[in-house]
Amino acid sequence: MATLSDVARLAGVTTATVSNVLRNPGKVKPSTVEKVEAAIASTGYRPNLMARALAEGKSSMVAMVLPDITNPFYPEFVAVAERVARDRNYFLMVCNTPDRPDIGLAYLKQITGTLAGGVLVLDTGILPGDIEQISNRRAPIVLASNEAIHYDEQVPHVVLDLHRAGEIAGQHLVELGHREVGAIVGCGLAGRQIVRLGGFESALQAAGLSLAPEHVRDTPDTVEGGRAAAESLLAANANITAIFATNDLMAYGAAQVLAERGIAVPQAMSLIGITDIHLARDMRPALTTVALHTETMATLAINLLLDLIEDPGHQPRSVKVPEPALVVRASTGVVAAI
Amino acid sequence: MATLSDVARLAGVTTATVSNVLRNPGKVKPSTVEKVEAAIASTGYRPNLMARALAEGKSSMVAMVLPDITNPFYPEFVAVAERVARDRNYFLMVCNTPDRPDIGLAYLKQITGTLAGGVLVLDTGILPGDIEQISNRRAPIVLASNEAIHYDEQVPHVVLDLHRAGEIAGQHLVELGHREVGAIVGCGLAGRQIVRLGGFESALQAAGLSLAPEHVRDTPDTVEGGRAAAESLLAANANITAIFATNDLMAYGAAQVLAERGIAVPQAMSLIGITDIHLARDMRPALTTVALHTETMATLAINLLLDLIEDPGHQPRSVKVPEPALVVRASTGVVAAI
DNA sequence: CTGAAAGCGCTAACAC
DNA sequence: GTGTTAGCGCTTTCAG
Repeated sequence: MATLSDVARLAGVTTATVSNVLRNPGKVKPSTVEKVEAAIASTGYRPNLMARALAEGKSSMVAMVLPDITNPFYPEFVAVAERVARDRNYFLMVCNTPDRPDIGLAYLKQITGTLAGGVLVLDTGILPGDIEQISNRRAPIVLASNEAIHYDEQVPHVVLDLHRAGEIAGQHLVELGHREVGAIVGCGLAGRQIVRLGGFESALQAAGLSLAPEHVRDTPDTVEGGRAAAESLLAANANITAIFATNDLMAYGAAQVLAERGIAVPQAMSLIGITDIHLARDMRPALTTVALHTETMATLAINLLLDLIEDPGHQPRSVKVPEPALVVRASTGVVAAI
Repeated sequence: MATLSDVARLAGVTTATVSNVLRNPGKVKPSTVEKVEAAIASTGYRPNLMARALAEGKSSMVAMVLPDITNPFYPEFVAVAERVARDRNYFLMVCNTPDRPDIGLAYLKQITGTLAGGVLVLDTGILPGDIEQISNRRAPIVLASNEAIHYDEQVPHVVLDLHRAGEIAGQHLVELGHREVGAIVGCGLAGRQIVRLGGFESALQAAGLSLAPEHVRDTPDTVEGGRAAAESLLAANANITAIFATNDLMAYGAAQVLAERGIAVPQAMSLIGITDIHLARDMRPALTTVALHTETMATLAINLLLDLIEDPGHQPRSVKVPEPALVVRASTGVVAAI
């Protein structure tokens, strides 16, 4: 592949000049610009981004590490993050860390500041302690959506009120008159989605209700997990009138079980999730859920990361996602008259 | 961040020695290995992968460009490609090229050989002509799943018999006794999924049937697209007994329309897709489909790319995915007696 | 306005 | 075994 000096030689100038026409046009006389551009065209020259990054001391690439790209939440996040990053002239590389936090950590150690100028870490079960050790001024790490972890203000992160999300779901069911409800709690790499459940329970308690332990199921954060949990819930509790899942994917699995058993949604059973992935809108009956504002979150997160890259002293070091919002669709209804 | 020479200074050796303990252990005396390792540990040194790539003349990163990460086929592909790449000590960066082939091409031009040692291109509507111009010996490009394009043997690619996939779907419906069927044809970046449709039609023809133009709908390759097409099909053709969609995502959309209208699947209407994404297995009724062997395809594709990177002369330059296979689930059945 | 020269962090001969 | 040296391809002062 043609290099800068190939181009320079062909144009009869030095590499410094070629570099200038590429990066500081205007500093070079139009006539030589022409010559250089001709040389570039004829050689098919493309700058070596690694060499540039080395010389400049900064990379045009940012990375994102996430636990499971087949969980639709992440692709939706990635799609917008990529667009925002591209608008700001960065490449986005996404790293999937199937199941194991140690892989995520290994990735992080290898690429932070060496391949990527910054990294956005989602839900990978990596602890702030490890993060701080790896991060450094010019290669920041931003954490997002990692609910089980308590951040201090040092580590840059995106604040998302997952407790409130659970609470909103709970309030909605309470308002519809539900008294006996089941809960499906996801357990992924990020740990048990306990904060969401906590919010949900607090809404019930505020209404003088409570969530019995036998109405709760822990399960993997997948469609299959949701299905298994719903089956177990149904088998053990004949009297529940609503099911809350800590995310939409599991709610989707639960919906299938209900459909298979001929349990009408929402007439005989209400169903509510959290997140508002595309699938929630697409499924039938469409899923009532609590929107986490994925697009906004992704935009804020990636912008924070890029701000931090471009200005290590950037303040504030954390950013807040708007409060979760109830999206009422077809899967919830008033509890049937007894 | 600590550099090689920081470590060397601290250990009282030169950078060459440090480099050796990192890459050619055994060439260095155990006692100095210890000193160096102590220095590495105390500085928290991590090699700069860009500098290494520059010096070695090759990158440990490969890229994958794809048109729509929110289409679940791609995440499923990515997940396995990433794992295989990691096993071979490469990082995988994925680039999403939302809708526009020009973005895909721009990505490709920028990263091929400069950030990524090789690129896997899926369905992005980029033409082999452009590819050849960009590719070069040390940074190969592998094309996969780009059905509308005719490859010559020069450009490395993955061969997938999409015509056969359509044919298998058609044969299945024919065998079940369907005579009047509708077809939903996806139109994404890769162009109209015409090859699949062609296979489907040839199966009908072999049975003495034909697919009337008014039974065919072109639509975007999404859930929403599938839904719109199904509605249109149903509105215009009261007598069809089966619907074929050129991929599962659209079949999923069609299934929702059928459910909403109370059209029983498969009793009143059979439904078949192509690909076998997870959703096909997860939806209810579970979708009969023609498996494209995504995992195998991804494995073959990424391995071909890495082989080509490690040996530019590697033969063969293309690789064949096993024939598509019918997966019978719950969405197809014998045509109802009249 | 353009050239010369140093250096980003690392690897890889090749000496010693 | 370990050090010396020369680059990888680019950017960036600083002279001219």
